[in-house]
Amino acid sequence: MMKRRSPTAEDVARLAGVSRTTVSLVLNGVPDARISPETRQRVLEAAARLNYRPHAGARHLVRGRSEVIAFVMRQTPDQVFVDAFLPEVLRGLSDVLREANLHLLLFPLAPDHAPEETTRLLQERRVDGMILSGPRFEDREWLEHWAQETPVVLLGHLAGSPLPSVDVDNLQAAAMATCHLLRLGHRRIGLITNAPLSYTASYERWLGYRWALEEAGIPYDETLVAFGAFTPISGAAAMEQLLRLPEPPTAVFIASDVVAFGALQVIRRHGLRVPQDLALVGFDDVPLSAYLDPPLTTVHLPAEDLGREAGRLLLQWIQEGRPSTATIRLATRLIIRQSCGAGGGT
Amino acid sequence: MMKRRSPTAEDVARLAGVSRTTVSLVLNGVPDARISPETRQRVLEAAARLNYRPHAGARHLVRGRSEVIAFVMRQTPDQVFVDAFLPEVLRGLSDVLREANLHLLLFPLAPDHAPEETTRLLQERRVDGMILSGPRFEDREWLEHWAQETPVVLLGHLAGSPLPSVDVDNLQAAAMATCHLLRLGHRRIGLITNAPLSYTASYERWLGYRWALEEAGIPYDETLVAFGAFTPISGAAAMEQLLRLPEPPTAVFIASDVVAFGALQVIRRHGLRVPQDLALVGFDDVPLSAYLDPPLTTVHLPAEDLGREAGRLLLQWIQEGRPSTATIRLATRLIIRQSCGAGGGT
DNA sequence: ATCGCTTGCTAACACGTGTTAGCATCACCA
DNA sequence: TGGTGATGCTAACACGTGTTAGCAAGCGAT
Repeated sequence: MMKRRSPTAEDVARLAGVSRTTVSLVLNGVPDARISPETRQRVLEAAARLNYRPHAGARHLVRGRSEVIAFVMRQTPDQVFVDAFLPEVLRGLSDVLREANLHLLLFPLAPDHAPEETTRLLQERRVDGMILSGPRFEDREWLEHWAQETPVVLLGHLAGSPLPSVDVDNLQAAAMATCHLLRLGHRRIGLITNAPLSYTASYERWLGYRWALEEAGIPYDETLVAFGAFTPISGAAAMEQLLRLPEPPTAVFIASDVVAFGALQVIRRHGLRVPQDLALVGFDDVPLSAYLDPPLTTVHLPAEDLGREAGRLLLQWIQEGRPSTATIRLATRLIIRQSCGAGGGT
Repeated sequence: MMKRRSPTAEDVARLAGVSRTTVSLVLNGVPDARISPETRQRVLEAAARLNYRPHAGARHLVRGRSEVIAFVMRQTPDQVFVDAFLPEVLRGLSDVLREANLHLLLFPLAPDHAPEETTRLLQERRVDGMILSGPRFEDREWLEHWAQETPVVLLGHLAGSPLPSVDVDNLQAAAMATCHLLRLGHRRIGLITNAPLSYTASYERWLGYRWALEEAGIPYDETLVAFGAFTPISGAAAMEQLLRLPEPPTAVFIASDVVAFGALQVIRRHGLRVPQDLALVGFDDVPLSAYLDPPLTTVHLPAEDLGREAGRLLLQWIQEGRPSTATIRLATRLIIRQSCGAGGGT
């Protein structure tokens, strides 16, 4: 099994009886190159016969483009949640990249923050751009610094950052969910957050909840708000807290499906029925929440679209220059199932 | 905002007052290079001051290694299932790669098979190796061809392929699950497959089920076997079929949690209780199956380990040459919750 | 003083490609 | 015949790095 090296443009040139320059001109389809039809044909045939492909490294070196972009993921405490959407986001993103002939480098950040690790990608010019998923406040500094040399798009929200970003319209979504419960006649509606309010998404959903209540003329009651933190266990604790109230809510908006799973267990343990005794609306539309008992009414998070839009934004920056601070807020849909009492069954 | 080019080794050399060769020798720590301590120090300082990193493309070109490996995913009909484990697999894999200073290129194959797309990665020498997840029979040809020039590791099983591969020991796992139900006193145990038997994993789990029954001296009853196909809906249909039997099973081993979700819905609709009326054991330990009602007893699929082992195998091939047909079969654990009747509650 | 050996460094080549400047050849027109 | 332009192709440089061969200086031994 001889270890033969792969064919180069030189080999193609030799086989076609022309110079390497001609090969390059033909294969790259240089517009104002004067090549006779016969020569062009000979080159194409030779290239096809040898199964020639230009060496990615050489191309990268001379063109200054690696044709690769990075998807950088912050590891959040909230791994289960992030995980549920990663595949969808990646699917949307890679669809866009495929069309542009770009490749996708996946770069999970170590939990112990290491900004240096990320900047290495950029300094080595290994990627032409990057999407940062789940940016943190402490990222702002180096992010701004590098964005002057390399395209960066944020997936998620970073307060006050001029970088282009894609995120869900959390406020609108939370308001929509709460309104749905109001419309069903509930007046005493609880909230279980998906995370501490220091997380932007959590804060915005809280705001949406408040806004909807206010709009309906219902005073904000602090005791009806319990704080979840990513996990089902936290949801269980939060729900316990709400059920212990002298006058418990008749409906709860839980700003995360995963947190809702824990809450649902507690509700069952208390012998309560959903939605008859307690109506629920979740958030995220995690792939399996349709198969809970009862199927969970929830806000669908358009993960695939998030990936796609982030890709589009990055592509635009790479190809046409930095866009003037584009911020895309994707709308959500309310998926009505049976946990809210408006659905088809029981 | 001047677009200044990033510093090169030449710049470092100039600043340190040495030749570019010396810079290279120092920074790469060439073992038998004779460099005086003072010079070494000057070079290191200059490099640090300029924040110098070697250009990935240039390195790739001259060294013949891109320091990137590809994770190629076949898009299966079974997307929900695959998605549930992708993040874990990637986490295990990238942990291994990080230690070896390799990067991860994610390459989802378009559903309409395009072997050419994959080989392009290799022909362009864009990656030093590749992990193919979910290999199909039709991949055998080009796979064997390319494996002579580039390291390839399979994640999943490909009948009769000499390539190193990592997979779960499905037979042992299914036997373990079935044995558990036998030990609980069940004699009439049904099976709902995760896919048609033409899928290796499905076939092996079926074999494990049969083996356990045989070992217990229970004749194989064809009518107790129903075929699921990836989705909850298929699980619902399969369960309907079993419940319509004149003498339905008292326990069912469902070879996929996701399929089990649908089955569980049907069981509820029939007014049956789990595990009292019907005991269940699932397969995969999908992240959220602990939060079903009742929590699902299931076989834990060590996704993170799968990724890690595949990475190790690939690394070994890249660094020490092709291993002599290593096939790693990872063991599984039975996670006993409450759907089988052996758990703590009810 | 000359040889040989070690130490510390550098010149020069190779990697495979994209691209610019320029060289022949030929046709056409004056 | 000599000039002008287009046509078809190629030589040569650049990209930034790793690496081999080799050069100069110093030093001890013969």
